[in-house]
Amino acid sequence: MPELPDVENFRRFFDRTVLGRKIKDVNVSQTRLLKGLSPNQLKKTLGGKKFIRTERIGKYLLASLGKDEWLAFHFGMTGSFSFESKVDGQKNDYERVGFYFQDGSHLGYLNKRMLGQIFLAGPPDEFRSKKELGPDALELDYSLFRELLGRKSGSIKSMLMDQRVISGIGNVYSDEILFQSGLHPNHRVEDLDEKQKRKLYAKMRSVLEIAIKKQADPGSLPENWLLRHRKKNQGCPGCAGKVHKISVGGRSGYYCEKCQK
DNA sequence: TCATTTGTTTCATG
DNA sequence: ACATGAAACAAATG
Repeated sequence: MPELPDVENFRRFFDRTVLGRKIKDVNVSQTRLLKGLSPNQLKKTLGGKKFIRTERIGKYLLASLGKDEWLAFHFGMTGSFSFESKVDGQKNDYERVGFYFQDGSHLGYLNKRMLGQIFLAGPPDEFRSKKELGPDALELDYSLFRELLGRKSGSIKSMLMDQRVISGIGNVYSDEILFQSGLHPNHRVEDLDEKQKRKLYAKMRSVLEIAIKKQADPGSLPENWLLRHRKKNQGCPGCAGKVHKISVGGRSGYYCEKCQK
């Protein structure tokens, strides 16, 4: 499920595969994913241009076409990219939008469940304010983090997942961050003391950074992470307790009743 | 058939 | 008015 670490890896993948290649054609097989413009408008806008550089804001990937034109990608829960240096044979069944380059290479935007979005956007700063996104989870420093927490109330898990407060964290990684911080998902933000806030911030950083390094591949993540045991009644990797499941903000959260208070 | 999965949006409640 | 919480929505799976 593409959260910050996944999207950061998509960004790096995009950088090393398609940057600088001239776009020849765009094939949209699922108009639904295109927001605010038609397939023809997209083709017209991109044709003959190149993606110059990328930026990531939270779970969004922005690719610059030069000037103030950017193409924005959101991956929903099943989105990803594929790339082939030359088009041969059949394409992936779940390719919803295909970008074809002059040199014969091809980038596929895949999305099994079609909950993603592709649309044109302005520069990153404008984009951020339009979408009302909070600072990226890896961009903010501790003093800002503390300030943001100070303005909030309610369950800590909901707050971590609120993209208007901090952008980039979703259901899975919020569980992991809370597990490593020893905090119960329903722990109230207003009840956190200074020490807990510091730990939470440190764990937020380290969990996301390590996950990025491991290509956000669950199988490559440390065995002692909750993520590897994120299932009801599994044994907790930190103690003899069991993993519990609860609903927080409409999402299924997993936690260890013993380790997390 | 329907509960479950996700992030985001929308509506209701406090 | 505001913020928090709950429900709805998209699509597909088992």
